[in-house]
Amino acid sequence: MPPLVQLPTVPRAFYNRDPRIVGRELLGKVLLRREGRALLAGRIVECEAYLGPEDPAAHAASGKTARNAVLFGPPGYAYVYFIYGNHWCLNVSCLPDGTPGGLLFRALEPLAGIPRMAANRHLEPSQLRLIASGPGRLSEALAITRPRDNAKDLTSPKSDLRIVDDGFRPDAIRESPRIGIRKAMDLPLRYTIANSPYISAKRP
DNA sequence: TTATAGATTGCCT
DNA sequence: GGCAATCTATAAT
Repeated sequence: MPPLVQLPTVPRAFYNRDPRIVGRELLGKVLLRREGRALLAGRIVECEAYLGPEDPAAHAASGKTARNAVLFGPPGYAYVYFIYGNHWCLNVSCLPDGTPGGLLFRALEPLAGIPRMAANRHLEPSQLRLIASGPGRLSEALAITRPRDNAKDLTSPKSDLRIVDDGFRPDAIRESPRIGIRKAMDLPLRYTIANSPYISAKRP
């Protein structure tokens, strides 16, 4: 297996599709972060699709604003927002320019840079499943913020935040209702790798 | 201009 | 299981 940094970056065309397709196929891919000379990485084990006007739970549902503009732009870009006065959440835009949609990254299986990620989370490196099992935790582990990362191109091999494919394919994928929303709670748009111990704790 | 809900987390009982 | 923390976007006055 070549080093993580030499793996192929997932191309823009991958994201130029319905988030419900992209979400399923994103499971197992590797999110890479360069922090100075350090390399941080984790395998995507949980994500959620957010659609357009037909999805009342989506930020894009109420129209384009300065905050959510990335969701309306071309596919493959980072949409980062702040929630509950405490946490940053990372999404990737999907569908062509002008059509809103995206995926929320909810949990990673830590792969590389574990001591650094644990330090970012004020944890011991042994507390593996607390490092990135939740959207706020994931962002804190990778030091993701809106000022630093919003609108960043996740498909550029030179980007300090990107997604690569190491060939791993999950044995089984689970679809379930999305977490933490008050609207459209019945839609099964949450995707997890079945039996992964690294998904966020609420509900299997 | 003020109010409130929110794609969460961690600490309390 | 309950709830405070703490900021922002948007809705309501």
